[in-house]
Amino acid sequence: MDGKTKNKPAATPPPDGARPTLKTIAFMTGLGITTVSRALKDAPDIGAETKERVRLVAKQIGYQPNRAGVRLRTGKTNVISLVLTLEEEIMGITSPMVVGITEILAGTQYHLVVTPYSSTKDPLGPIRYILDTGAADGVIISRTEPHDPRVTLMTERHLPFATHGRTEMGIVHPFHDFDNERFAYEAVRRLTERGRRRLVLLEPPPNLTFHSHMRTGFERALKDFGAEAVSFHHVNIDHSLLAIRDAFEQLMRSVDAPDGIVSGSGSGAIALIAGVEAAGKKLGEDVDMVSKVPSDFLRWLRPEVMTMYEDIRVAGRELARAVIGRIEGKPPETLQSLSQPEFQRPMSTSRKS
Amino acid sequence: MDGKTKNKPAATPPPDGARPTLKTIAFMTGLGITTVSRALKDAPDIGAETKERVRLVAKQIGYQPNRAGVRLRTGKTNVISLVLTLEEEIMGITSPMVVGITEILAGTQYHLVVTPYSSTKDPLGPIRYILDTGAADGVIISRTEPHDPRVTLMTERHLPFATHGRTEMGIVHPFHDFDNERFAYEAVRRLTERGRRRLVLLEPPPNLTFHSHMRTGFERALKDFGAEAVSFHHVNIDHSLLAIRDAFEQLMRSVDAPDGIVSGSGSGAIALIAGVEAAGKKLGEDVDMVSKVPSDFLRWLRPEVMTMYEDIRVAGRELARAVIGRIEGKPPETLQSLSQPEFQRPMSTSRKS
DNA sequence: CATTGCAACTGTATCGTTACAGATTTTAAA
DNA sequence: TTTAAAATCTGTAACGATACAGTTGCAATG
Repeated sequence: MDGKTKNKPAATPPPDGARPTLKTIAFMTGLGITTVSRALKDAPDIGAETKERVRLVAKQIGYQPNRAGVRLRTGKTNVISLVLTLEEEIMGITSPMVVGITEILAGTQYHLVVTPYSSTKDPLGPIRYILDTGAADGVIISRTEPHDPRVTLMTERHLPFATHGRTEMGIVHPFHDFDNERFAYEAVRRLTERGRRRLVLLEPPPNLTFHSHMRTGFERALKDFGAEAVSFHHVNIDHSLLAIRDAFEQLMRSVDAPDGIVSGSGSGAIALIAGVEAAGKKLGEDVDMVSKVPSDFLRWLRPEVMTMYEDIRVAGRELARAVIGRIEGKPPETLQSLSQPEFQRPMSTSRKS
Repeated sequence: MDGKTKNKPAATPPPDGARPTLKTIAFMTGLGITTVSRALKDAPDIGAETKERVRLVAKQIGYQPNRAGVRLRTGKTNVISLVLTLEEEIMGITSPMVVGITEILAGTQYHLVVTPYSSTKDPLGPIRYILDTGAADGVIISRTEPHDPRVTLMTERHLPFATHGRTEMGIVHPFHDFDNERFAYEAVRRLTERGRRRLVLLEPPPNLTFHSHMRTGFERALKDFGAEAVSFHHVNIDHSLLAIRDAFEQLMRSVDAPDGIVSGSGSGAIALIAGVEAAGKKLGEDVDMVSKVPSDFLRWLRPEVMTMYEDIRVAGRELARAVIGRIEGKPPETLQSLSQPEFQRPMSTSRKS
């Protein structure tokens, strides 16, 4: 019993250059591991001074809880999963979305994990995986459908989530959406203001919720502003640019040729422009166009197109805030947001000298 | 001693609807937990038939190892971290990169975590975080510099990584790069073939490695093909499109106006085009242009620009393969790849009816 | 003085996995 | 038959954190 008295079996000296753990702090403060844990959580049964001391030491040595330990014990992963189609829009909606999300997560303990799936196969796949393995505390999905089985499943299983786009199932859940109805409505307004009367809409694929939003806005505006629709349903913004161009060229060559275009996507707009030109018509003269865009490109390269900017980065931020809010137990109806389209001023040509 | 004989204290009946663990399999097979663990790892001290049996059961009940358990015990995270600047190129290089990486990771146990940082601040920040917390098994970085402190640090600390772009420090490490020297060289060739002689280069920022690659190729080609450089160093592809346009408009108005342009980035090209037009000149007549592009847009909207496609998605795949290779201990010199630029055929105008 | 109540702190068990050091059985060698 | 050597299998401890059920000391109560 020389030096081997062990009053406190709890705390062994810290290994050395290793990463600090609760044990390290316990050793340094002379407290028990449990006490340290509770102190850092600001538990009510720990003395104020003790808490202060623990916090100080923790900060000094740069303690950061081991994620694996927490996750194993509590099931909390501190992970938000962004579920994406591998085939997501060419004109990367993904980039700014990821940036927006990480901007918000940077201030939290959450990490962003990107979980892809092949949309042609099973959209429920990644959701099931997350549910089965407890891979994330919250999920963000896009390409939302009116009756989206992913939403049903996550709701049933109480997995917090937020959707980019709305649903129509009577389930109240967090979402962020762009007001596509308003976009289409305002787009038609602009076109009719320019005297255009025969309008065409390049719409989203019919399975996505915002398809009907956009159509509704379009049709309401046609009525309100006295214009007529030119049918163009056989292609949508999910089709290849080539398919869109060819279809549109054909339309522009026909007797039914429209004089105004509303494009539901920036990349679609590019194909439409090519179609117009392939048919020998001229944008801004024979036909005007309004497009929703996720970036500035069209504005730079085709200033004659009227654009409305959809800020995907903001969407990413809103969605991140929404999932986290849901994880923290906030009621879903307080975690819904709709962003309003804003017309961009046409690119000004330089005016120097 | 009625029914309470406990020969095998190891395996308790599985909880119920809970996720299967090694314990579940142990119970079902009547084996010890250790045996099951080793059987699934194909350890040499487990009987062939036993292994088969365990594997069968595991598959049947859909066993998937608990990541937190593995991580806590072994330190293996099964995470690849993609370290990105929040300010990453507007024309999202990020999207296709993420897609490419996930394509490869989908066939593995690895998850992709996106770790952002503010490039204006500390680029080492995220690397330190990963090292300190053991947040990932491997890292992918971009915006590589000739003397990149991140590469030094990760090499010293034996953290597997791959870089998008090369370094010049004598450290052999995995990388994927686009052959920017060749790009610039071939670009100049095309321009001189069209009789252009006064060429300008919109270059990458000088701190990035591919800046010198591109310059080298540019200058070598000038000599080989007998053309001359028009100086344009005060802006680069990291500057805002507005800054580039204004600077270039000024150049185009001056007596030094070039007749050929090599653009190191697709978005830069857009600003250059605007500059040309703002100066009242015409692309394809007064001046020709070759640009590196990450997508089809320019080709669609400005077919008069000659483009070379840099496939970022492929880069993502290569980088993912490279980090994993490194994690598996493959020698770094076998994990380096360079992709060659290929001229794209100009967009064909439709030819129907 | 015994009892109770409260504040402050702590040990044990556990999450799922694997490293390690046995234990048991079978086979082969002597 | 005895013993050594394989071949298989297994329990314990540990990774770091937290839930839970205490323990301790002290002041207030009766």
